[in-house]
Amino acid sequence: MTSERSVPPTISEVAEAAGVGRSTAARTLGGYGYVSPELRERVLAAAERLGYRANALARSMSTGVSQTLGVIVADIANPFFGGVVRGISDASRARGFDTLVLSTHEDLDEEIAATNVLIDKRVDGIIVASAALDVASAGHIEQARARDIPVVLVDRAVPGLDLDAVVIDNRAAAREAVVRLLDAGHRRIGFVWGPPVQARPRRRRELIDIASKNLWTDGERLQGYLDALDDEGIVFDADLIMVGAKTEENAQAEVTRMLDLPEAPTALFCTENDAMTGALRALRARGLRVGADVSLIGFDDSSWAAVMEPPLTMIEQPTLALGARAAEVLFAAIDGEAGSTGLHTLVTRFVDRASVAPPPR
Amino acid sequence: MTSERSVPPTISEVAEAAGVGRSTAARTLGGYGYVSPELRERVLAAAERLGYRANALARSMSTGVSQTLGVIVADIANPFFGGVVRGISDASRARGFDTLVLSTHEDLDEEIAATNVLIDKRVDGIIVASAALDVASAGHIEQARARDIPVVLVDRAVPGLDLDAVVIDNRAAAREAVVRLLDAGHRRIGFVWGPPVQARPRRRRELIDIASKNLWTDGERLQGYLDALDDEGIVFDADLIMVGAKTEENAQAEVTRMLDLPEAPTALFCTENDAMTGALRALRARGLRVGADVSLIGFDDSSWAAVMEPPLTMIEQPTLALGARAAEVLFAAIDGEAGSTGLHTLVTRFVDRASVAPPPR
DNA sequence: TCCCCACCTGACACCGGTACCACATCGAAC
DNA sequence: GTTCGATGTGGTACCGGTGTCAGGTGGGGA
Repeated sequence: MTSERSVPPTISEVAEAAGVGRSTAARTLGGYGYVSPELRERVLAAAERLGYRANALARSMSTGVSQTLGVIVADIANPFFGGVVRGISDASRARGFDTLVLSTHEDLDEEIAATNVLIDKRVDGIIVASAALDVASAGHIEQARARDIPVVLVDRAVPGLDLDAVVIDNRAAAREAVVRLLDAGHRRIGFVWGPPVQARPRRRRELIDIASKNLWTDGERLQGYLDALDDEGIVFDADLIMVGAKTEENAQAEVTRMLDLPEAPTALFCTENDAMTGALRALRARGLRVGADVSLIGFDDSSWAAVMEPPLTMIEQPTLALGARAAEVLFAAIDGEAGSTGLHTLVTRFVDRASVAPPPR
Repeated sequence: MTSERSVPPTISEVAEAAGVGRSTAARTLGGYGYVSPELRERVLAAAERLGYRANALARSMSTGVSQTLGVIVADIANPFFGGVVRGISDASRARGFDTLVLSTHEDLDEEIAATNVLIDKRVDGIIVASAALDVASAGHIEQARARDIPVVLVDRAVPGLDLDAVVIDNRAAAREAVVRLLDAGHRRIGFVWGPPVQARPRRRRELIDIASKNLWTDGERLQGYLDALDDEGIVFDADLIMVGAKTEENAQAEVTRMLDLPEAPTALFCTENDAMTGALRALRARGLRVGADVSLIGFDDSSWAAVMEPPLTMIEQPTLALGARAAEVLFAAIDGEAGSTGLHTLVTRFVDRASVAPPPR
């Protein structure tokens, strides 16, 4: 039986209804301190009758702890981040924590604003997939640290920032994918999706420089691509690197451009889902068959990839685990377990399907 | 220049640093009441120097307003809900509100717990895609209402609950899809995904009864399927309705079962993405060609559907708009604009691609 | 010259919890 | 019979804001 009043009852009202002191009611309802069974019973009954629920805001005010984690991602509608957020959310729920999720559209200013919101709401810790490319642009993160709010990075590390980061080994995963293509006999492999630069980098140093100055995951994947090429002593060809906006449309345009090259690529490595679908559109438009004419490997497995014709060979990221692990690391920090900060690397799974074949002769 | 202290400065400290009274500092920083330009300047400077940021918790305590919206969805990792949440989140950010997102795994008990969390955190409003099937199981929602917290439903209405609900017209969309299949000449159309019952309903009444007692969207889509059949005077065949768990595996199993029927379906209507991928797996295993041998229409368009071979004909749901609209309706309620509650129906888009063809003769 | 009022400023109560501590009660021990 | 300690209860300060209101100050009008 609960009250129908619209303004929720407070501890004082419960105490009065039970005929005990405010502290006694507080101890009973708050589950701390001692209360005799008899009074406890009375308080509980009164609370039940009034429909009492503790005001979490007031509790946070006085304890200085909000039992809330803040999460900042680029785009919550992106299934990758959806999985990460779910992993975080499930793990923190298990600890009695809630999550405040903010989506920044991959915009640094929005990320800074989001960080301030989380600081203002006094979250106990922050998990962020940051759009910051280097320490210089990560001032907001250090701001949070300066206020003693533990922060862990997820998906993307920020070079130079001494923080825990839960990531996958993008470089190794990319390298493995490209090695598979090389092993199948491919020598002209396109890299689809990458640093959004307009000018095509002609020299290798230039490219590596760009990679290191861009979004961590993109840079690492490009590095992995170069690593694999190096293994085979293949010289990188700037024409096989996608440039420009990271959109499905541009991926299609860039792949089309590559296919029209005198020496067109016989395989494509797509570093994101939209890159893959863009590439597939380009292939279809040119009447090329996946696998037979052009081999494909992509990042971020999905159930769709398995039902394509042919099924696509993909690198699967452990999105849920990424989030869960980030939460664990954050909780360790919140608990004051001062482990050494650094990279926590989770393994990816190479899902071998049927979109890789030897190049057509 | 900001302070490096770990415990954030309070208004009192700013006031002291500026050599003014607490109230004066509060008025300046809180942006209310009058302060002379001179003192305002001093306060602002002191705040800047100390790195002052208002404690949103304390503010909420005293104003009774948290500037936070609560959102409850079944699974934040599901791209559909990801889109909805993003729509909500963007719309509320524009109003200066933050969103507390809770994911319930489609479990009513978790949903009740989530509602309590939101009540405890004193959110100003709640948007929920409820797993509740009827008013009887929506006690937690009425609980929130009793506490004067506005609630709006999204994606799923709850029959009998007098609340604003922002939805699409599932019944009409499903009907349109099935009509398209009928128009193409199909007479045996499978319904993939639906009420998770074990016993196959033999009689029409029985089926409708089940539909009305199940998840709103599922029931409506089934109704739309029956509507279309009725139009053509086709009698429903229980064998063409999927039963059992709503998983990709079961969808595959059920479609396989249908394909093995003496009179196998020549078309399938899939009401969710996993239903579609399950169906595609079944078709592939039987060596049947999409479009040519079996026509397909699915719910929830994605970029993958467009690059399948052949491209899949799909019903696109306006996920972002669904969320944005839900937020708008909620804000209207928060602002006290007592419009009449009811259904807010958004239009779906029928994306005609190439997975529908006349049945093989 | 005096008074009144408009204009500013700061004291303080309040939001609803937590937690420290004083105090009352009662039985046991010396 | 007094003292001591254990036990149980309630008073109260505090968290960091908001907002009301009393009171001080200075200028203008009578």
